[in-house]
Amino acid sequence: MLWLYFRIFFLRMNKREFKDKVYGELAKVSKAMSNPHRLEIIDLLAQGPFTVEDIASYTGLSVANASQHLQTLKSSKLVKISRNGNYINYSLAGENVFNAWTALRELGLVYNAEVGKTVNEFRAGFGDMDCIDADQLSKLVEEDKVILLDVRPEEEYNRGHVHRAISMPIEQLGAKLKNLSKSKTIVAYCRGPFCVYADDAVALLKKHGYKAQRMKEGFPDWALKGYPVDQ
Amino acid sequence: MLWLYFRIFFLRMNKREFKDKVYGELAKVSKAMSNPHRLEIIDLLAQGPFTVEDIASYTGLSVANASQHLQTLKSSKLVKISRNGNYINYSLAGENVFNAWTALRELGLVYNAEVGKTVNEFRAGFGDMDCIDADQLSKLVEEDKVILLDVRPEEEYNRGHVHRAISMPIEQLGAKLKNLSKSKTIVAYCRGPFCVYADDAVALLKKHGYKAQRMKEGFPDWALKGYPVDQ
DNA sequence: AATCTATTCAATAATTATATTGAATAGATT
DNA sequence: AATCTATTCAATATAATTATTGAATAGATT
Repeated sequence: MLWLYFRIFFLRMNKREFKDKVYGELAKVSKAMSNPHRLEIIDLLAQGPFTVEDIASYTGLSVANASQHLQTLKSSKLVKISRNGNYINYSLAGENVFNAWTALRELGLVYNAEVGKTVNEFRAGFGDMDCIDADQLSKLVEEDKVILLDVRPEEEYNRGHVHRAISMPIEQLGAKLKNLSKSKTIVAYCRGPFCVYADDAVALLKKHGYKAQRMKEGFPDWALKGYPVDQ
Repeated sequence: MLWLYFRIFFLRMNKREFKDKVYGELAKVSKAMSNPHRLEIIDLLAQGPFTVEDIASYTGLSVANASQHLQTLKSSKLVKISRNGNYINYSLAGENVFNAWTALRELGLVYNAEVGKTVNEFRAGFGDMDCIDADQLSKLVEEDKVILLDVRPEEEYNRGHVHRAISMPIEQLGAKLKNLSKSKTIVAYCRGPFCVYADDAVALLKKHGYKAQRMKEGFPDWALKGYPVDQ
């Protein structure tokens, strides 16, 4: 025991100790992300701050369980909190968290056959679901060739949205449908590639005779790529 | 049980099932990375293929244990194998693996105080260790203002190295030192920010009166950034 | 065909992660 | 000051991860 303190205080760190420490700390960060529910929470928080209650309800977790997962994320510095009245708002600790999540997501989509297969199967359940990626869409937006719908809750739209997009929360789309012109293709986007709001929107639009597509990615991906954002 | 099969085969996947599956698969990928030894292995394999034996010896693991970790990485499609005589060579499954590792590394370095602190403390043990990052270095290389030393094993240099760099494996540096001019600053680089070859090189060079720095990142980071590469 | 050897497997014990439950807490609101 | 409530904590049982050991295997080499 004394010897340990001696090493720590008086000897310089040796190479193996250094590597064990560094890779060990990074593994802790990775471990904090290595849970389905926590990944879903990170993906949600990419939209902005949410309360524990909202997070629990969106992810289908009990409040206590959501809270515990949030504690795990917080102690790894992946999320931060701010209080608002009785509520505590959780949000991502910074841009690097979303970057790491995106890198993991792409890794899964490219090398893990299950992920791609699951997404395709799910989309197939909606009939022929046309997707357009952010890069292609950015050109169409520039040329004003599409109507863009942000089908996330209005609060998220207000925090920032794709240039020229209209706020059309999915639960209002049915009622407001008649105001939409059929002259242009409609592109809906939402929180991310695993968010189903845009799928629901496209299905509804197609049912009413519109030409509709969804953006493959979500708003945070669009913003990260540096494409024009309003608000 | 029968009901389960019914759901799987005849009903389309519901939203919760879809999300559970997607985030679950991605969490598996993340879990495969969430171990200190496996992160070190990924970091090593970013240089190219290595045998189980070499990986075990470099990381200080038993062969059986290294093999098990490699199986974990392989079954998550993070690494692939190719046979060479009696040996099996492991290498990264593709560029996205390195991207994800880099994103995690940056995440740790920025938000986890322990990681940065450990690196700084370790470097401090070498005296005043000057670091230069790839972006700054790229300009100096372009203007031919530095002597660049690749202090990794020669085999790795041969697979690809920074434009204009000289191969100078760390264990040969002492003997070949006298051939190096003192007219320019010497910059050493190695496998990555947690590799100590470049630190050893800089320490040795400074001891002999050279002006020396290490590149903060490693060769794979240089290449990923699109800076000039030879071979 | 027999041998050799790098790698993998299987079994084990010890450690760590997880969801659930119900109680505790902190800090607004009244 | 008392009450209220969103959030956290603590305890628990179950499940998953890990390093070690020694045996098994696959596929080169002889």
